[in-house]
Amino acid sequence: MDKKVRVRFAPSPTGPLHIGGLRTALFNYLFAKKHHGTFILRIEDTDQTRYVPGAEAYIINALNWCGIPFDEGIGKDKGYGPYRQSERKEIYKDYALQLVKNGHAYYAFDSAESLDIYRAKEEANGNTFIYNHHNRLKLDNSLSLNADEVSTKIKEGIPYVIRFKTPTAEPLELFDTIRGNMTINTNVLDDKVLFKSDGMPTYHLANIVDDHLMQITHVIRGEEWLPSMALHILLYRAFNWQAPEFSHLPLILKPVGKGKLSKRDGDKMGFPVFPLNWIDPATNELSQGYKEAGYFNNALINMLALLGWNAGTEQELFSLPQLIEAFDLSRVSKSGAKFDPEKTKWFQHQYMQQKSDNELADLLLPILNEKHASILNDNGANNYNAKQLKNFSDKSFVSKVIALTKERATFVTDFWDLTAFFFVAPNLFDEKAISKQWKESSPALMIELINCLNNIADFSSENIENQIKIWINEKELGFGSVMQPFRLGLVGALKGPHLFDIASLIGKEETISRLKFAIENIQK
RNA sequence: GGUCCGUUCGUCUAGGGGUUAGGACGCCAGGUUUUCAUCCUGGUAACAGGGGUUCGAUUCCCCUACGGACUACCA
Repeated sequence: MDKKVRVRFAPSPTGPLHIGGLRTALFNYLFAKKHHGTFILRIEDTDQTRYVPGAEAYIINALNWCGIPFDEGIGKDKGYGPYRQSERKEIYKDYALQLVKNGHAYYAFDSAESLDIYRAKEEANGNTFIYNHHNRLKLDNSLSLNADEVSTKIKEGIPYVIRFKTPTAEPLELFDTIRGNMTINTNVLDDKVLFKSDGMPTYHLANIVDDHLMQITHVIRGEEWLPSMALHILLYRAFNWQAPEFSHLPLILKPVGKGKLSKRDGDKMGFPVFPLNWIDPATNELSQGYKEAGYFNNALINMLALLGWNAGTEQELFSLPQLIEAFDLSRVSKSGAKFDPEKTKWFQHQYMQQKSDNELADLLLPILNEKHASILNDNGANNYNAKQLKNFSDKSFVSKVIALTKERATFVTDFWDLTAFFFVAPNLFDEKAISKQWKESSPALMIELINCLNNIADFSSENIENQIKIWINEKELGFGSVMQPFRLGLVGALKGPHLFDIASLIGKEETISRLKFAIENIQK
């Protein structure tokens, strides 16, 4: 690659960025970084009627949270700005007029209403209405009118658009990095509007002009743009500009059923489709984001990278630098991929395991604080004895708890259910567990256990285990008949990590106190 | 309807003229464990159909079916 790589992500600020758009941004980012190029964010806001306040800020925040910030764009002007098309409005008309002048475009005065009527008429006959070579001379434009009529109409202020004059009957060769060569006959293309009567360019014009002016070398975008590629190539040719290389990414589809992934699928199946929370300014409706649902940004990115791309190896876990290193557009798949929320959770679980106990403790401490406060405010209305709250803000204790339970957690918010008994003694005991494991003999056995525990000086997990086992062997007791009621007494249910680890961590005094409470309070 | 793109286990995918068609998620079973989970091991399961080309096709070509996108003075 001789030219310095410059790619752009060019969303329209019509709402929150969803994971399809995010993946397009990611692939642009990866490609840019791989080739030591520049990743540009350009906002395509030429349609004022669809502008949604907050959407632009959302897009920027989302890219930042994901760890794929743009190098150049709004607030990072590197000499190619402005980066909002609405602020580049003045640029486009000259280019449109240039095309009119050299015969590649023409003025059209047909009103939207009159075109609707033509369209309806043709469709009623089973035909498709196309504004192009076969009928453009019969319509109201500068090709069918003489020069005087045209200038009069313009002087009178009659609204007009500028349309592209598609070449007739030419087999056009198109090349896409992902799909290879395609041929299209220009006769099936229509004379697209390039410049709207409101003084704004359409996507097609603005996109080509800006990509050229911003010296974009590679266009990486969604497959929905594939049908427009012919027009775009034709436009580059009409301007006598060199076209960038095109790559059209496959779409992300619904997990079940047919069609493109939409916000509704997420609502229905209970998974986010947006990276961050979004509150619709019109309805005040909240859509949950991956961040707020508890996903780590690198888990989301890793999952997205492997949706439609793979390294050709069996590796599935990639850090961002590894993704950059391995990324290759030629390994992007051609077909759409159904989104799999379960696989996303699996990635999250993997990244949870990679986090250190200390990092996780920092994330868990605020949640523990909240739990602490809510238990205090809610005394008696829950399973916990508010008088026995311990270690809620002791980071080193919390880290140890996490070390024992991390492997079973997917989200940081899973930890409370997994670990509550480390911080507070059980007040109630699981009914099923009682009926199954709390035998007639259990209270007496637990009293003996307490005596045994009392004699253990070194309360390390290993030593407790050794001592208890010796005692059990001497007395010829069943291991389960001791351990199950023991667990029930400490945890309140038959769950949790290695029991001696729990006992050691909460300490001798607490362990014994919980057993005493269980003996007094468990009734069959 | 028209145009274009696509089609390997339920899902994401590897592979690519001769393979026991590989991996991952999910699911199922076994193992480990004092419990629940995790974990480990194993299992289930795919080349859309029909024609060619070829000694040989899942792989190349054509057709059909199915899926998708586009078909606005939206992007």
